[in-house]
Amino acid sequence: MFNFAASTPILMNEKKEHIIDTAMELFAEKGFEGCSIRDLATKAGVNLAMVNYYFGSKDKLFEAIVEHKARFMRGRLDEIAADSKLDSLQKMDAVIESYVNKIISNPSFHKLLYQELLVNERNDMHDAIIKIFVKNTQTVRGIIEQGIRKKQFRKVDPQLTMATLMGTINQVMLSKAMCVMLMDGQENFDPYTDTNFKARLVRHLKQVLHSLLLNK
Amino acid sequence: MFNFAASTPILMNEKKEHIIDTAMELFAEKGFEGCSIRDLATKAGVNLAMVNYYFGSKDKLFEAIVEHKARFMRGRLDEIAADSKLDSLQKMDAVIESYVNKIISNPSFHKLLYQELLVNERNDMHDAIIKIFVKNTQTVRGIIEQGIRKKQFRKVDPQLTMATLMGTINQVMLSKAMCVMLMDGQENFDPYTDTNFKARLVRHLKQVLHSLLLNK
DNA sequence: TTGTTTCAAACAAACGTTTAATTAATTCAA
DNA sequence: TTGAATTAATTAAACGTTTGTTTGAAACAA
Repeated sequence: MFNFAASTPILMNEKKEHIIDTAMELFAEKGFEGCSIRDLATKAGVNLAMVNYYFGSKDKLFEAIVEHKARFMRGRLDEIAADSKLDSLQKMDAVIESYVNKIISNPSFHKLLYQELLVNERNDMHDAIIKIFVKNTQTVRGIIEQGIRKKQFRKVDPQLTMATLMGTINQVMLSKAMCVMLMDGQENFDPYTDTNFKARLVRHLKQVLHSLLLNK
Repeated sequence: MFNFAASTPILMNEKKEHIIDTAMELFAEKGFEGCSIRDLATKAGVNLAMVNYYFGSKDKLFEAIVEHKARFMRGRLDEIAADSKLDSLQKMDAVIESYVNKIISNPSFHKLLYQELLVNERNDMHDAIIKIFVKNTQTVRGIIEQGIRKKQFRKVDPQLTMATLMGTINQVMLSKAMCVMLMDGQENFDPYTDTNFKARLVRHLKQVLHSLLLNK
């Protein structure tokens, strides 16, 4: 079982990274099984054999994507939880902004993770991804329980509160087409780049969590 | 483009239904592209050629699943919205219970819909599924806006409030393994049948939406 | 030289689908 | 009710593609 949370840095040439980036977007859009190595090679403008030459197999390419991209997404939540200058509510606000930023700036990677969570092939990968989510949930749970102990927060369900936070973001970010239709369906509206949308999402999440958490 | 919301009743023999049921569970677990017709035929105990004999193709089998299962999931939200005996908050509570029941009692079908939402092959199906979600969102949006007009509810973001409702449920229901780990990770805990878990989810959602919606 | 990268070609396996033959079920005049 | 005629259901085998992967030679770099 591999563990990309503790992976060591890997030197990666431009071509390898280009394949990883192209593969991530293609897998996110069409699904892992729905995209062939030939599709990928064509789209990336490299020879078919290069994928196996660099990564060994299609499965290992998937692992390489997650390993490579996950290193940009670590640590932030722990910093927030450990910051003694912030009270519990400020920490939760920071968590909200951190999450929204992370997901909005890496929509493809995020879709990829959720595809893997939804389907249950490749058990190692499935478990590894679950571990990330569980770890983040426990961090946020710690923040919420601290707030409850200090009587700043009401007694809520910490795990389901985290589910509400992540779930709300996912609901609008996992399908761009649905997001556009939900959000008044204006033409050429791109939720991933529209700054108004991002602000709207953060505002809503803060409203939800403030009203849920705060003692009147 | 097909439209299963207005489909006419179709007689279906036992064997056809058995294939549909088996396929739904297999597709939900392994993904549509991740499950071959041979896998399906073996699991369902029928000859390989029967799938194409009954449904024409693998794609049409997928459509048949959605057509067949969607007819059990219609109408309830509209009934709630139109019920003049309920005030806005009571309607929202009814929506919560209806949603939780629906998803908990059809987890495979629900996973299938979200897989299709996440990946973007088979455009007709993608659009058709989005239409279901959009329609439901508009119904709930109507309830929320009615509550706001009657000053029972605060001014909230109706679409994102719906995203919070659906997203929270999805977050715990889309991956059983993650749900188990989030929810204290007790052995042999099955979120789909555990009545305590269902009650816990409904309680949390009511707490979230009451505190968000109600004017102090 | 030596080792690395690139490529067209080929590989076997798996895929969705079709075929053609066989069996089961239904129809219907006698 | 019977029994031939017709339709429906079932099967093993094969079809042509596409799949992930490997090969071996060529091009490039050190």
